[in-house]
Amino acid sequence: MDLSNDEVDRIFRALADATRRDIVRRTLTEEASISDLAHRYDMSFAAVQKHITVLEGAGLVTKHRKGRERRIRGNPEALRTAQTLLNAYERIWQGRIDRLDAVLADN
Amino acid sequence: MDLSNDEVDRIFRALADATRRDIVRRTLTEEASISDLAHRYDMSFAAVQKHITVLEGAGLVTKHRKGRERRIRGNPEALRTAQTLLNAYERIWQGRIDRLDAVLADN
DNA sequence: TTGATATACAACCATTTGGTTTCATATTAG
DNA sequence: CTAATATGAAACCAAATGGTTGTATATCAA
Repeated sequence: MDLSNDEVDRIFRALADATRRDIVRRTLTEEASISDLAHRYDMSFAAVQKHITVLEGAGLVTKHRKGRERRIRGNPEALRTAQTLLNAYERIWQGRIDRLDAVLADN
Repeated sequence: MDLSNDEVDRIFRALADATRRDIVRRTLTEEASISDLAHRYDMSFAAVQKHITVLEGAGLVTKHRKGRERRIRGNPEALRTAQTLLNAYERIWQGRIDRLDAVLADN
C-alpha cells in the first residue's frame, strides 16, 4: 500500500462532502457521464465537474473517454485504502500495533 | 448508528489532515494534555488547540478536565463510524446493497 | 453542414481553513 | 502571595474550497 500523507489527506478530504460521496456511491455500481451526474444535483454542471476532479485526484473515481462523453467509474481500490487506514487505527486502539508504518510511507 | 451528512462530513474532514490523524493516533493509546501534544508539532499552541477543536467537533477525541489541564482522549467510536460507512460503500460495490439507509439518517 | 450536446477551462467571488499573535483567566507550585 | 503554567479566545491573514458565469472546443445527429 505505502501511502503518503498527502494521498491520505486527499482521500479523506474527497469523502468529506455529501455530493462527492453520492457520486462515488452511484458510480460504484454503474458508470455515468458527467452530464448524467450533473442532472442529479442542484448545482451547475461546472460545480459537479469540479467535484469529480477532486474525486479523481483522490483516486476515488476514474474517467475514460467514450465518444464525446467522459464516463466516470467509482474506484473501490481507493475506498479500500481508506478502510485499511481506519483498520490500522482500530488495531492501535486495541493495542495490537503502535505504529502505522505498515500503511504509511515515510514521506 | 443513524448519521446526518454533516456528521459524516465532519468526521472525514477531521481525518483529512496529518497532524490531526497523528493526534488521534497518539491519544488512542494514551491520553495527553493539550500542551503535551503542542510540544510535538512544529506549530503554535493555538494551532494545535484548533486542531483538537476540529477533532472534538467530529467526535474523534474527547476532552476532560484534570486540574488545570484538559486531557485529550481518542474516541474509537467515531473511528468505527467511519469504518462502518466505508464498509457500506464496499457492500454497494459488491452489489450486496444498493442504498446507505442502514447507516445514514434522512436529514 | 449545421445545430445541439458534452466537456474543458478561466475568471471571479464569498466563505472556510489553518495558521499566526496577543490578551485574559484559571490553577498549581514555592 | 506570587510566579509560572495551561488553557481559552479574539483579531487578523493568506490560501484553499465550493460555488457561479462565460467562453471555447469537440463530437454527434439530422
